[in-house]
Amino acid sequence: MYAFCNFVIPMRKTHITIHDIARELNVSASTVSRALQDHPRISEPTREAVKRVAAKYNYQPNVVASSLRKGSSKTVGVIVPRINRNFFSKVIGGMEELLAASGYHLMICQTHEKLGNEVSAIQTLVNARVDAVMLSISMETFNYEHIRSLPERGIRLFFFDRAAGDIQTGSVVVDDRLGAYLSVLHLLEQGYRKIMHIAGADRINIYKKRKQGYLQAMHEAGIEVPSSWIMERNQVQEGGESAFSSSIKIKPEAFFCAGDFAALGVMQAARKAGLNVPRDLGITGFANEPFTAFIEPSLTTVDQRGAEMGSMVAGMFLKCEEEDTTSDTCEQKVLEPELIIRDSSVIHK
Amino acid sequence: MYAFCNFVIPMRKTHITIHDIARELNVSASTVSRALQDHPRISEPTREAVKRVAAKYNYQPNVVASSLRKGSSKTVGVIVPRINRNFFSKVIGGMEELLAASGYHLMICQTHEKLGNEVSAIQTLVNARVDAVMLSISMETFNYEHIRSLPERGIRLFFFDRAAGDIQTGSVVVDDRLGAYLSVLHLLEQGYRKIMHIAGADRINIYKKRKQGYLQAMHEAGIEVPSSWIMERNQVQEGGESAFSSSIKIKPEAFFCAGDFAALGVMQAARKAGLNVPRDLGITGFANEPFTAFIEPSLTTVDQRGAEMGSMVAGMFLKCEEEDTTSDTCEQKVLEPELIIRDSSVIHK
DNA sequence: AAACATTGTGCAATCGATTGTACGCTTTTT
DNA sequence: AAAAAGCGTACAATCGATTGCACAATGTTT
Repeated sequence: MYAFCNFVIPMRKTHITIHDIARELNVSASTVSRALQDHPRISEPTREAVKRVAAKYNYQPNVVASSLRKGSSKTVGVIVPRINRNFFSKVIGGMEELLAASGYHLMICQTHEKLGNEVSAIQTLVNARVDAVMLSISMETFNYEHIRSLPERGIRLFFFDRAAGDIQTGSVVVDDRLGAYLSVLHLLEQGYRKIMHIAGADRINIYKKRKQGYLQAMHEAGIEVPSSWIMERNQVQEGGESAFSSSIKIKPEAFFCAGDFAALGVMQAARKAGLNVPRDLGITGFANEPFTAFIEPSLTTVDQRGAEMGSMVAGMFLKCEEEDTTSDTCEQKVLEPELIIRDSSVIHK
Repeated sequence: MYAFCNFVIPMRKTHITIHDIARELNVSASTVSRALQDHPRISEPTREAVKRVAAKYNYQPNVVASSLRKGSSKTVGVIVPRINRNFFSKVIGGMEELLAASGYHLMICQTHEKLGNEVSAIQTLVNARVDAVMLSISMETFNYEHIRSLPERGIRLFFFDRAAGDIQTGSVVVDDRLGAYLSVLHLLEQGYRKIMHIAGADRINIYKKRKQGYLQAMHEAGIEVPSSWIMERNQVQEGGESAFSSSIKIKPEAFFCAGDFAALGVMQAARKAGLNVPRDLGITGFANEPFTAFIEPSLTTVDQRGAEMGSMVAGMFLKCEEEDTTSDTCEQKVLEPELIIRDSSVIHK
């Protein structure tokens, strides 16, 4: 057994612990622990000696042990539909910036819009004893039992962008209705009247809100919207293409799309059909995906201010930590989206 | 103090532990632990009783405690320059798929190409006692001390896409030289001769390889490449624009760009200058960012097979875990990139 | 000078799960 | 029938850091 150990030790070199430091200085481990935390009852010489030895061996505290004892892991779980959506990676960036500065790290999970993945991600994060979960619910999520289990277990919960309506907790969302309203208002100002809407699934709150904004703007402009002007499609390229082709006989003047990818689909289908965008057809999207700036013509869209959203959610959490309050006392904030006007909707005279 | 506790207890409801289960069944905690792990020495009735009670209370093992005892956290750290680059999010997706199936979770850190962030990310992951670190080094990383500390502490290390050349460990990279070679070969086949290269910083390995591939293809075609044909630029839009404008008097026939964003810059500048792409100027990029398929004309580029890369790295790690070997015994795999031919480089006759 | 306050440190319990060893009981072997 | 083997469970130590309490040594008050 000893001989075997000789092979194992060099490969799994053990980390330095406070006990190693304590032994070297002939003090107790508790003194080392306190010295490293600048506890006032530790004398200046001892504190310095401890820190010197710790630095010498590049001591790294074992956060696993510390988490276990303190019941806090200094880790925050983030659950997003997918990280490669520009908006979500912006949000994560915003969170990371604030949280890293306060010594927290992020554990990021993707649901790919599947409820099953969301449930298991929450389980994972509970097991890891994260201090909080930042969640943007998946499109399949209509049952909230798994989400409710978080506050029940003392884990703070915050929603961003997509909230589960009836759970009372801190959240930051963007005013989707307003974003849609501004976008459609802009199309109206450009002279487009027969504006159709490629909507997302109505059971998804954000899409419902976008539709409401569309209807409000049209209503205020005194335009009656027949139900055929609203087409529910998956917010992907094919959705836009299919919507365009089934709308041809209505001869729409513009499209307000609930997502950038659908808008892209419309644009490509329209150009293939020989239409000039924006002259023959105005198009606006939603989300400000990076490609919207690069395509020809560039796409008017709505920015959801992901980075700010991320840092606001992180800020809420840090405030809770500081004041030792639960997340259900936090506010529900609503950010104003920003309309980015580009070429796909502006008629040059 | 007691009164205060009354307020605190309902908010921080304690998690169920094996001791709670043990008490309810009048067995010891070790029996519960073994029963849950299907240890053969636990009798069938006991095992079932334990599992029933565990399910009743929705018991979730505390992985923090388990990690501390077992010295393994079932967590893998991933360090990437930025998660919103399509390639990296694909890699992460590929890793996640395999690792989640084996019960591992991911801790994702971004360096934003800064060495300082890389150092602190590694520190974070060491503290969290991750079982392995998957690393794609930042552009600023030329000192590898912080990276070497990982295997020294018994943490497995794997590189993907960008490896630190002199560290012996498992890695999966794409053959950048070959990708560049194929891309330039394709331009040559299309009849372009005066092909310029917008290179990345030469001290970055991937960019150096891409330049080598370019030179090899040109050389084999018998074309002498004056140094003015190679322009080193940041691989962003502005880099491409600036390269284009300073190349005008050379009258290039095509550009092979080391990145998609630089290619985009070239394309936009060229069109602004009244050139037709691909007729007057062929353009190819590198990375297969999603926007490359949407722009007009669509951009020929090289796909780095991120998802496969991610799952290969994850597979290497799982194999190490299974066989209990260190990561320095693993192979250095090289993936063949795929040339995606689109409109920006194909001259229709 | 006795009583008290302050300072610096160590002891030991704790967080929750894991695991080597021991022990009592039953079954099998000789 | 005695010895050996197998089974099922409990005990206690362990992972590393934290923290309430105890206690000795020193300083301050009356």
